[in-house]
Amino acid sequence: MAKEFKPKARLPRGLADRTGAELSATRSMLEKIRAVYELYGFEPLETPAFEYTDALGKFLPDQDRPNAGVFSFQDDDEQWLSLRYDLTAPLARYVAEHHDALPRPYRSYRAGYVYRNEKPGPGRFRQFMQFDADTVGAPSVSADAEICMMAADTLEAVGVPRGSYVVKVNNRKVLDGVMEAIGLGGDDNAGRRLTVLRAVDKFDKFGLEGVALLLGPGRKDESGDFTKGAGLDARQSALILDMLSGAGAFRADAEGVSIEIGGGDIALAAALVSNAAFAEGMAELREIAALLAAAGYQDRVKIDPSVVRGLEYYTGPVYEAELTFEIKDEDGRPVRFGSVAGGGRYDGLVARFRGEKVPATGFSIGVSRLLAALAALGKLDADAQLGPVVVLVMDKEPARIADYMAMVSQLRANGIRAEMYLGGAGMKAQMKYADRRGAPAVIIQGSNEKAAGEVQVKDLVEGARIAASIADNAEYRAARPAQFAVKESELVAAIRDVLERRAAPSLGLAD
RNA sequence: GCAGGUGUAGCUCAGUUGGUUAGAGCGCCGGUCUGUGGAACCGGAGGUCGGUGGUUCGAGCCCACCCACCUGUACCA
Repeated sequence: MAKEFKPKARLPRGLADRTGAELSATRSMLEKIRAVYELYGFEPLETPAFEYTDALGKFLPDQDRPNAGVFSFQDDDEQWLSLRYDLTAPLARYVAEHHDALPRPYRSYRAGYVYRNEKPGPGRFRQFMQFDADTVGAPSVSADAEICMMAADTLEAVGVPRGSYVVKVNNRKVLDGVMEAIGLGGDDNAGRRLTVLRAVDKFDKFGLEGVALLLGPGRKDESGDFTKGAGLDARQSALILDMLSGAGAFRADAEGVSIEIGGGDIALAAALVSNAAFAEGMAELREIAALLAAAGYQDRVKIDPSVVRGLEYYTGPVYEAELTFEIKDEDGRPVRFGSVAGGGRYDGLVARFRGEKVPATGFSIGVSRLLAALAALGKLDADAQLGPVVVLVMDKEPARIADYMAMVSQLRANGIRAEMYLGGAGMKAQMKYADRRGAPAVIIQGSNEKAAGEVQVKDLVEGARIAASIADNAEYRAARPAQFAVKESELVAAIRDVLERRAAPSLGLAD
């Protein structure tokens, strides 16, 4: 006889089940973000969770497993489909498909789960929620500036105080110009450019020394593992490091964006100043900085030359929002969460589908990560939701069950969450059940009470408080703390009294 | 992927130079208390010691391979 197959009850890594308090916190956060986006004039759009793989910008070589990073599978007709890994690529598909019917600029927002086939970690999941807003068809950097302001407003709306976050802005054109100035232009150097950009992106993680190692020979991590560097010489590294530290040839902040020639290598600085991409990028950054300052956002949104963002589809300004306070895990160790929102200009994404160029810019809030960060910080109210009133079953005759159900119906008709105990256990277990459910009260009606036309109402919260001062069990039982009899006709009013004393704890984000 | 670390009950962990039936605390279920969530006392359930193979008279402990998880790092459109 074959052994019975018993599957192990388990969840794939990087995925999570979500329950009561977390769900209501998520709902509350989504609602707050939505309100800000609506206020800015964006309209909702929802797209499905998976798309044709090529529509997402993935190309499938002849292999069973398409590009790592996405979850893919084949349809009946053998076409490849992929779970969306962000909400931007599907938007580009939608805009391209309905281009002529949409108002331009087209301003839309959407929330949903996205999927990445990557190694999970703290604040990193394989299914997580993003909340995007995008402006498609607006070439001017005003659209970028607006997005940055909205990012700041949104973070404050979900409970991140001003000063506890920063929105950083950079421009891919500036980075491109720097690459060309240090001689890394052209297709031949694409690989090294990538390595340099990745090194720059690590600035807030490893600091100036770490980036210097990655630009040069390479860097060893704590475990002794070695990461190969970009192999730049000292002059090349110096220009980039000066740019990052703001100390030398390059200077960029909210008050202005400027270059000081003479701080570093004069020849390189001159090459940089005469570079077209650099000049264009700098001009755009200056304009963004001016717009932000005029609107009073200069302290919340900063120009920061270390921001790189995604390496492929961004073509101009890029932004990234970070929380500036330290987050600790359960063991008290600091956790690096990464950015909680990010975005940028992607003028080429829609053009993939249509010949013509369609300028677009947008950003995405990592709802799951932001929620995890706020939870780790204790900014989420962790109180369990107040449960339903539980009607205990003292007697299992059908007639009495009907009585209990009638009581439940009456409470529900009056807008009070209520249920009859549906298990098979005795009274003690029923009390435990009510306790575990977070019930504010239970209703007890045995034959004695029934005969008297009464019900017993027990206030569980008050009862627990009183019980703490009773040590002897016999006394505890005799006292029946916070329990009282009411006429059947007064049941609803009595329960209302109990609930009023127990104002439901808020479930959203704490102030 | 790479480097390092850790795997014993639901959770946190003990387990002697390899030696009878693998333990504790907490949690869970029940009893004391025949109708009351707490506390106390008493009792109970719960383990293929991550898996497979090997060494040995004998393996939770030693060896090999595999798996999972943790930390760092890489990648992250």
